[in-house]
Amino acid sequence: MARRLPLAYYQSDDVTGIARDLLGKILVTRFEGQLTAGRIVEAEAYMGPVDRASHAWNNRRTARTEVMFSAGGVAYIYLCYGIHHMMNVVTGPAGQPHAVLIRALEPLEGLDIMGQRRNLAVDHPRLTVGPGALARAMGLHVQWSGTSLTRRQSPLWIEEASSLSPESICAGPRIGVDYAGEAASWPWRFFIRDSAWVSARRKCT
DNA sequence: CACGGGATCGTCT
DNA sequence: GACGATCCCGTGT
Repeated sequence: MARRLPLAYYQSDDVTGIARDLLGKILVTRFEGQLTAGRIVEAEAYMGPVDRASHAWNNRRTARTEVMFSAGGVAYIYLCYGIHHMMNVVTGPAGQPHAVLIRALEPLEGLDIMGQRRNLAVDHPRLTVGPGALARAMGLHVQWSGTSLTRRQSPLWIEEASSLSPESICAGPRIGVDYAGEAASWPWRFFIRDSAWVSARRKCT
């Protein structure tokens, strides 16, 4: 098993840099002894205070978004459309509510478990594609919002992996944030150009 | 492949 | 009481 990303990794100010750098890293969960893992192939940065697409826009604090204001290195998981659980990585120092939404994985381990959770065949091409889909496949649920990604006993974490070449990474506008005005066009969605496991528009911009 | 609609509920107005 | 950082299935081309 590879080394876990250290706490300092998450506490950088540079949320777009982290979103880009998380590509290729391995997201792992072990809930009730069931190990599942996938390679991050698509992620979006949400820059808290200045980003109208962010739940923490203008430093808005609510019970739900409070974990976004924690120091980086914890999960922010929320329920979307009453159905889908969205997995985010909180980044930055305490008080700075930046986060990275994990949008797609390439499944690596525990595919049988993922298939059961998704009620799909193990070799389904969309087993872990899309934020709601991957959260379900990995067993992620709002009950785990606020959980550390770095504590030794944590059931979810991210493992180190070699960096990708800049040419293999694409950037473009984020998905589903049309309500966010000017922020909707900011190119803060990052994905691996050649991955078959990317969720939406594949064109590089 | 593109589009449209239904599912479903916590959160904030 | 309205509305999502979505998904899946159906229809039509």
